[in-house]
Amino acid sequence: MKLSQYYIPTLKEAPKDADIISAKLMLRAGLIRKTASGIYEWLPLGIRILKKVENIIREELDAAGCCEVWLPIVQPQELWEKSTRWTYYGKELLRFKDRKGAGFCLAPTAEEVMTNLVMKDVNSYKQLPLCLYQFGTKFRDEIRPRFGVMRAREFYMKDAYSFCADEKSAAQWYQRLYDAYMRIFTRFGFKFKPVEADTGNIGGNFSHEFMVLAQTGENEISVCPKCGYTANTEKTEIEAPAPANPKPEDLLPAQEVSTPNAKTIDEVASFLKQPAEKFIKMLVYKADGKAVVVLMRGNDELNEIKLKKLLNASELEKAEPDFYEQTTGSPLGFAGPCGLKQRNAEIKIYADNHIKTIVNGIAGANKKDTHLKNINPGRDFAPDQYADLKLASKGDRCPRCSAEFEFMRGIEVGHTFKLGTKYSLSMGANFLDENQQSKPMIMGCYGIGVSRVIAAAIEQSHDDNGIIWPAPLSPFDVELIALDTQGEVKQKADEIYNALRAEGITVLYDERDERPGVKFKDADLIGIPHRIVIGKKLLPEGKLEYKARTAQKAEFWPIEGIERRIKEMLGR
RNA sequence: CGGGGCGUAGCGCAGCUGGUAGCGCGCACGGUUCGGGACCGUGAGGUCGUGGGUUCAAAUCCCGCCGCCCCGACCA
Repeated sequence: MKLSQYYIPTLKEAPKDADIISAKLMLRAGLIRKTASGIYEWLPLGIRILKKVENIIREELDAAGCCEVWLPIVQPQELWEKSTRWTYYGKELLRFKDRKGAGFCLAPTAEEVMTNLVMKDVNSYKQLPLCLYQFGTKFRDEIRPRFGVMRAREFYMKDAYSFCADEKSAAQWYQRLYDAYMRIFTRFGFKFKPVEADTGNIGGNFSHEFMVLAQTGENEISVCPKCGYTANTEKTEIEAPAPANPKPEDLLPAQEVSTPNAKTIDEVASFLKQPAEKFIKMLVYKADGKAVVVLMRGNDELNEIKLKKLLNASELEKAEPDFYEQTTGSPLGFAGPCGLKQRNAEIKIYADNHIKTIVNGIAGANKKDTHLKNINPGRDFAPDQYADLKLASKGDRCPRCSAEFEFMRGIEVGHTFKLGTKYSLSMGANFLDENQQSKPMIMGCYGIGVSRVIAAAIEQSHDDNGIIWPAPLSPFDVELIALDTQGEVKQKADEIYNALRAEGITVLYDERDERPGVKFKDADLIGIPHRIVIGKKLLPEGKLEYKARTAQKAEFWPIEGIERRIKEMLGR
């Protein structure tokens, strides 16, 4: 491709709303432009990379036995009501009406439509298993889009769905897609880790996220260095700590202390000069409309996902001040577990396992400006249930082998789910087995954020001058720069351009009437891994300059046979 | 949705103690240059986000709205 005829508007400066390095570089290198918050235009160079990513995914999925389809992005309300997600998906689902007043949404994912498609044509176990996938635009009306295409509202995704007749086959297909994902992300040249994850809005009972390791990742990952258990920190299980087990004579009598205007743990802790881990923090939640009280150690954070799971609640939200005061009978900031059951017999109290480590702790006294000290679990209050409710953090240990967790950050580029029969039951996707029994199909679903893959690749591979594409994702194999726009240099460069292309090598040929510096800067910014320069310094010797994007210095290569040498280097 | 910040040329920004707009980059033309974002000259390009108010006069002061960004809440 001749650069003078191509559309790659590069920028010297990134727009100020670009918030992370990949977004800045994608804008500057002319891959994308921003249309609106979380919505982007993709330019020719961006599309080329998108296609590279798409093709690698397609090759691996086809090899794994999946079939490509193409589903609508505008989806009828009716189908979403069948699966009940019209009610439960929330505000991220962009809904609208057509001219006749019929309800539709923009697809944030496609379980409903895909299940509906398959159930129309599949009636027999003989037609299963089946795994269909598509590439397509998804829309999720995110509260706060950010990080360029990383968390966009409109994005490009590959989504695959497996349909099986029994658990064994479903597990095999899950593994098959998992393996395909491992190959795909390896081919992208990523440093990544599959981690156990929460199933969120999609549902189901088991899932893995594929995380590209990067400082700027939105997700925290917990890794057990000993047994290899790896999970998204928001779902990481942790070992219960040893309970304190104090002698009876160590337990001091409970005592009220005045703590004027000190509401938060930090305020009370510094007022009483006591460490935060001696405090019993009381949180009030509304689980499907019912009040629930959670006790956490003062310095620990509640993992709401764990709570939601423990309660088997479909909706969980933190109580508003009014509801909090009504439930606890205490002013905001001074509620504590002591006597709570006497005041509100209905209320269920859940406590994190770490509460058991507290001896002579401090809790709210349910009176304004007052706390209680020397509070002990068992003696002064009794939770209905102890459980693992803490968000994993430094110092926590692996539940499998007791080793201390390590933490790192990652970008979620893929997610696999074992859905079970969640959608087949609600939508009625049944088949007849060999015993004439009607059974629900067992499903799995598997996503890869194609546009996010590109941002992740850049986060993982760039330098001060620009992007450094992993070869498999590079928009072109080679960048060729002619330093003159006419004469021998230009003529030779044209010849090399044609020779390379004749060998099936894709070339971005910079023959613009620009100064050398401009071409070099743009080449570094765009980040094609191999660069060839033809100039009048080396031409008389029959040589050209070769430089790998990652190399410090250039090499001088003979022009003769350059196309074969490049081809060899590319491993073709 | 809560807290904070910002909307002035394609991009980055100045002007904001009121007097109808400027800088750098980019763009066009001419010339000199030509191996790491050249230089000189000449130009084109702006209803100063938007609606209202105050005033002889508003980019500038006041109010509403919209948009964008950050922190939080939320989230595949």
